[in-house]
Amino acid sequence: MKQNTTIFDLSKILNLSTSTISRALKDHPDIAPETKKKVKDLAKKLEYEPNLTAAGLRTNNTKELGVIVPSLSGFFYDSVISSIEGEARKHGYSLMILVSSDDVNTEIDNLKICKQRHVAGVLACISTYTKDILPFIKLQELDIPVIFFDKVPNSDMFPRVSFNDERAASLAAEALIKKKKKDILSIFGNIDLSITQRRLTSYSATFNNLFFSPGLEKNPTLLIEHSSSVNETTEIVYKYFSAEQKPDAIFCMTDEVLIGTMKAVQVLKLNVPEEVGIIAISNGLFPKFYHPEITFIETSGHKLGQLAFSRMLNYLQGHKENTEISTDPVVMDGGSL
Amino acid sequence: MKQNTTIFDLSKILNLSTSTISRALKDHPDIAPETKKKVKDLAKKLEYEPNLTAAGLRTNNTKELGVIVPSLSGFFYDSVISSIEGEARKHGYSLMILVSSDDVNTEIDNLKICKQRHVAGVLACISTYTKDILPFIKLQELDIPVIFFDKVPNSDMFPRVSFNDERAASLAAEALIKKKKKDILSIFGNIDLSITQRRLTSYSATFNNLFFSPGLEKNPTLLIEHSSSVNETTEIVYKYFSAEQKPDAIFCMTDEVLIGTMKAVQVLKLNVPEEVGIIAISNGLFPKFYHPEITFIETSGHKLGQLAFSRMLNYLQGHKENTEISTDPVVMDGGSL
DNA sequence: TTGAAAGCGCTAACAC
DNA sequence: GTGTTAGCGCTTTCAA
Repeated sequence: MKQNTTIFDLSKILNLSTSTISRALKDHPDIAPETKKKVKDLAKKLEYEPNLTAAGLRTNNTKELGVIVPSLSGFFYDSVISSIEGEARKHGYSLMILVSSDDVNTEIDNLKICKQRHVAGVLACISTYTKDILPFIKLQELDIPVIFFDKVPNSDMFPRVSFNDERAASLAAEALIKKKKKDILSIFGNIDLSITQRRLTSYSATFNNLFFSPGLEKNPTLLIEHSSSVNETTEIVYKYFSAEQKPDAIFCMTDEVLIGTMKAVQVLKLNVPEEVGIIAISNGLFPKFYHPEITFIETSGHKLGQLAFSRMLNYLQGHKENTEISTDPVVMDGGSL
Repeated sequence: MKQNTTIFDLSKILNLSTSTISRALKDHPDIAPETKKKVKDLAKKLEYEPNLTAAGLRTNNTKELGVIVPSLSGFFYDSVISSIEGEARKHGYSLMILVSSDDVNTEIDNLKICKQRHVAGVLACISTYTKDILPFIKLQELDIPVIFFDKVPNSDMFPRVSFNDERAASLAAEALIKKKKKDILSIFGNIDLSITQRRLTSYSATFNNLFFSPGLEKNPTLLIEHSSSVNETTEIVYKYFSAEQKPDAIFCMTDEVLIGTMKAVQVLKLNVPEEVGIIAISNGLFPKFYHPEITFIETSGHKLGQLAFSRMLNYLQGHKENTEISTDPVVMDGGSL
């Protein structure tokens, strides 16, 4: 086995001290230009690469970020991570990915791993069941900053980056009203999740506020349902479309709901948007897989990731601001409404 | 800022040497049971966690694996990584994720990062354009084992884990023949990719071999097409179904092709499987999103990840075998053929 | 402009 | 069964 070249190897060959080598490689102003050149040339020749483990131990800066997500599969976190990775790379940070499987204990284990590895910071999306954020606070106390993204706890001790769920739901409601939809099957996710509650509240409120608009002849009827799986959603749609009075639009709170809805739409051979209008809140991947493409309110994982990393960078540079910032969603017209 | 507890802190409090502490925490047989208990209790009380950076430097075992993928988004690598992460976690390894963006230079950068961080091993899926594997060989020479998965180079210097593409394509062909399909629109991916060539060759060969089977009255006609995007696929399907003689089955070489196909199927309002049978090679997520669910040949990212990690573990334990192992695909019946 | 020396936290060979 | 000591590769203070 070939040995890794170290700073010590370079120092011996050039008859210089290790400190000079170290400084030369880092373009320290004290070092003579010729020395720098000599050192760098040899380093390149011997394919020297710094040992970041050693540097990390010495400087207590591992240049590594822990990223904790409830899951990887599922067309959302992959896009967030992808975006964080790209930004992190530009700034010399690497990403350690830790999956919590939406489990509180695994989440705590993951924080332990972050502590053991002395990561420079943690970007975390909490599990559905996380109530106690003390483990995160403890990490913060050890000078490991934590930035929350997507699912964030209700605490002003951390920077948080999330979607403006209220605005997303409200935009969907406005779009439905504008299209004069009258019987709107509105399928939300699990009612126990705070995201569902926020979206539902805002969605309903928007309809209520616009009920009395002079332009509307008849008030829309909202048929509110909740679904926790693709197949459950399909069944719900079947039920409403076997009734006398069929809905003229369907609102899908998530991608999962959208998929279940479209499965039913295909079986029932409904014409979109003529017979039924469809609108969803989505990361944007799935809406492109149907024809016509689905009109959706974009909650972009890519943007969220960028924002999360930029806040991390600010924090690491001493600019600590424990606020929650929400990205504003945009309506993407696909022709399905 | 609170300080991290170290082995030194524990040693001072208990009036023991750091080596005793270290050994006690590791359940070294030399240490007296009472001592162990004392040490462990205090460690727990002070929330001691070992500094893996320091340990890694000392032992030259970082317990961290580099995972290099061409991309994260796209319903495949997420499942592989998810599976590797789960296995790695069980064995005390963490994952550093490096995205190559299917770019050769970024891939080389990623290998450099792996070297700098002294990862214990690298699991890599090469980019579409990777021809030169010298950078991987150099890493291997530094005693950092490399395991290739999915897209693997043609070299017997490394352990490789891949899908049995020939078998997958052959299984699809057999299924089509068994259903007595006569005009089969067969949509493959980019012909420049070796995966396409392997699948196409095997697919065609299977038909040729079975052409002369006594049970077949009429030889099937294969309409071979290539597509590089969802929309291109949709156009191809439109074209064939606007002709006089319409295909009675469609074979989709990838998930992307399947999505494009199903978009067209929806617009044309084709009855599946009555008017047209569908079969795909897929990771298994998308087939579930249609009704009827799509019959597919499963090339499971989950299985691939498990196998890749287990080979890494073997390698790290000294069991070095530079063979290519292919996972055998399975037919998953969805009712679409 | 360069060098000497200490030390980050841990492990392990060797000594007792 | 426990302690002493050296050292992994790097950075950084202090001295020259």
